[in-house]
Amino acid sequence: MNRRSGIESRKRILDAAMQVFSRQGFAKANIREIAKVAGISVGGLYLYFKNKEELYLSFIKDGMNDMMQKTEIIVESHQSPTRTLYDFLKVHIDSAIKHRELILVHIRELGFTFALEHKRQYMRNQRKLVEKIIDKGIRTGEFRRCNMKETARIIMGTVRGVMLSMAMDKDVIVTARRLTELLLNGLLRSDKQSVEVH
Amino acid sequence: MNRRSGIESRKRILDAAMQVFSRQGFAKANIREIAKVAGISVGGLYLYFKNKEELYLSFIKDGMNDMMQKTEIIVESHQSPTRTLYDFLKVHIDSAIKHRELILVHIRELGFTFALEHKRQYMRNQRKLVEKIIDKGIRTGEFRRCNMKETARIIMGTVRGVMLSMAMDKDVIVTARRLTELLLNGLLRSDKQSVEVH
Amino acid sequence: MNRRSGIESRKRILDAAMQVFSRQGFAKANIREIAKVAGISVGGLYLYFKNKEELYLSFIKDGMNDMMQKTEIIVESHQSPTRTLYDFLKVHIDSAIKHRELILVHIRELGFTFALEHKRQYMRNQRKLVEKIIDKGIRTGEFRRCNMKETARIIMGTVRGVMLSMAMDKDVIVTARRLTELLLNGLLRSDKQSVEVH
Amino acid sequence: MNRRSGIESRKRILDAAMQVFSRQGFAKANIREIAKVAGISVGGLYLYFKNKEELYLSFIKDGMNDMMQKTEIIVESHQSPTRTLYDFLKVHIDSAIKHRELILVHIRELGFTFALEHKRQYMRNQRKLVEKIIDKGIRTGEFRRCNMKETARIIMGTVRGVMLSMAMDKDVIVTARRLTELLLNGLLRSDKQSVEVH
DNA sequence: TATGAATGAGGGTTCATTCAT
DNA sequence: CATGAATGAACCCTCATTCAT
Repeated sequence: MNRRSGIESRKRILDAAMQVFSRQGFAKANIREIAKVAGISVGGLYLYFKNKEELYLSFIKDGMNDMMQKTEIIVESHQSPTRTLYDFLKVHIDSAIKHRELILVHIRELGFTFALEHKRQYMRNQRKLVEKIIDKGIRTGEFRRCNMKETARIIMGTVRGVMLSMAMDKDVIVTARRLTELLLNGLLRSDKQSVEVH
Repeated sequence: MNRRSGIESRKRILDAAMQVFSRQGFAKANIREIAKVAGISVGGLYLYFKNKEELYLSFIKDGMNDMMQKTEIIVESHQSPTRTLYDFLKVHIDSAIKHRELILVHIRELGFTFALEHKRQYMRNQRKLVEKIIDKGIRTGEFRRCNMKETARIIMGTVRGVMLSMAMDKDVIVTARRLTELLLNGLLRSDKQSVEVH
Repeated sequence: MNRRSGIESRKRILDAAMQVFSRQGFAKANIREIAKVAGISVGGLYLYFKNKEELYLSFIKDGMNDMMQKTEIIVESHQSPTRTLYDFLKVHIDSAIKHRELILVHIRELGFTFALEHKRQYMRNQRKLVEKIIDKGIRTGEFRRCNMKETARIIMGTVRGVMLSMAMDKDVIVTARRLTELLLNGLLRSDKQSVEVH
Repeated sequence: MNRRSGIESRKRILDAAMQVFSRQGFAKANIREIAKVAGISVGGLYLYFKNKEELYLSFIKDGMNDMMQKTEIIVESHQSPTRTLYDFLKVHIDSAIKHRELILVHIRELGFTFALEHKRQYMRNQRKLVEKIIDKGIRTGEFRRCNMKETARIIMGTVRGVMLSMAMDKDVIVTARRLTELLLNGLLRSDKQSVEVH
């Protein structure tokens, strides 16, 4: 009954969807419930999103685009590789805290066929950003030489795993600082380093 | 009416379940399909598992127990902390390659209420094993001092994230060696290390 | 998508339910059939009743409440005990003729766990009404002295049994008049009465 | 495994069936459970009864035949009509106490298509016996004149209703004596009798 | 724009019955 | 005679989607 602008309704639906999807996962999430949480009728919801999939994709993409933008700005900024890495990690950690629910949805619906390629593309792009950071670090002499591609993969894996742990368990908090320090310094005492595993 | 031993039928069902659950997730997975893949009738499946949840839990728990056993043996072996860490990481990496599907299910259904506590317990236990490794490393003087708890969390996050990346995308392969090296040596050149992030 | 008012749909479903439940009993009755008879879809039915049990209870309770109301009015009216008894019996006989199906359901599902207490309560209340009638009859001197409680039980048993016979077999018709006469006068010739069974 | 005579197995199954059918009704009763209670395998049960219906009918018929025999003997005995009526009622009351469960099954499955005709026939036969009693009573001058057919119906209704009440609620006990007295003497004081309802 | 009653395919689960052993 | 694993139709119920209002 309440007349609202289309934009506002859309936003309310997306918010509701995030809430419900993250609590229940895609398959168990219920359009009726999303509509109720959004304070709109079922039919009304379908005016804004043509189906459940589209609704799901909408905010998944929103989240990924937002993150892409933020991280690109960081990597393109002209700061030391060390600092850039820290900022890169921090933006992820912060997002894990702020958007716990979104993270959970992302991960729960990994195999979601129609979003899978989107997500892989996103991961590939993020990895490339990390490679850029490492590349610069090596070129400026700050970082040791290493297999850039694989290292970037490991770092992205770490980011994803840490975000996941934090999203899963509210009590788990990892600071960007500590994460950066581990990735920069490693576990070994410096006088013992460069020992290769045999 | 195909006669098979009970044990064999059970195993076939578990295999089928893993396949289907990992492809579709718990909610979307379909008992009829699992039965068909297992080459058994729907009713036959219910002879071995009293419902979908139990079927799901059966192999989730199996996987976790198996991993717990393997990792405990590694940590209890009397090897250098460095070597122990490598072995610990390797057993996870290997499992990610060998049991891609299982990993996917594990992670996709993180929020699964009735298995949640089991999974948290499992993660806690694994983290404790990592703490043990770090503790020993610090005491033997091989590792630098650090916040054991948080470092263990980060390492477990890394493990989880890397496994996830590998499970999601067949082309992503991270070697245990490279992973260990990064965690031990860090990114920085040794003469630049111990720089704290400010 | 046939548009009907909610009230009408509800009523149609209740009618259909009565028909099907009385023909098949609760357990064998089939929701799909009820829906079809009601001229509504299965899902539509569940818009009005949250499950089979609730649907069943709905009209069972309706019927009992209706009868309670009618009989209470009769017993509270200030008529002679003889007349009151007649009216009380008549309302039951009439209902057995008018609502054969309902009676059948009532009686067939006697042991129905979740309605059992309701039904017992109903029977207890009806019995109390009969006791009231007898009590008044004895006090006014119209009725002979007797064990009120047990006599009330027998009368209620008679009512139930007669209703049941009529519901089961259309050809069986018992008039309220004859029933009352038997209960008032007994079988014996009056000059032979008060013979106790030894 | 236990070798038993076929007769004994049959009996055990019938006993188990009575137990389970009376607790659950025909539709909800479970062949597996009946077999378990009988201490026989599912397949074994099917050696004795070709299906669920036949098993159900078997003991229903047994019960009815038994009752027919007993009541016929009573009616054919050369006792006073009053005494015969008392004996007739008593055998029913006793059976209601002894075979509560059987009574419940009888009634719950009233509409059971393939047993319905059997049951009607049984009721008709019982009614005829009552008519015989009344007829003799009138001829000997003990009973007042009345519509024999309808009175017999009412009496059978009473019997059924009282049995039903007792089967439903263990605490309800009606004695054959009181029941007979009411049916013989009625409620009215003898000096007020033969008042017709107008 | 907005509503919410209605649809119906499809899901998890049960269970009478069969039959190889 | 006896077993019990296996079958598969049929059950209750859910929910994404539609559409008359």
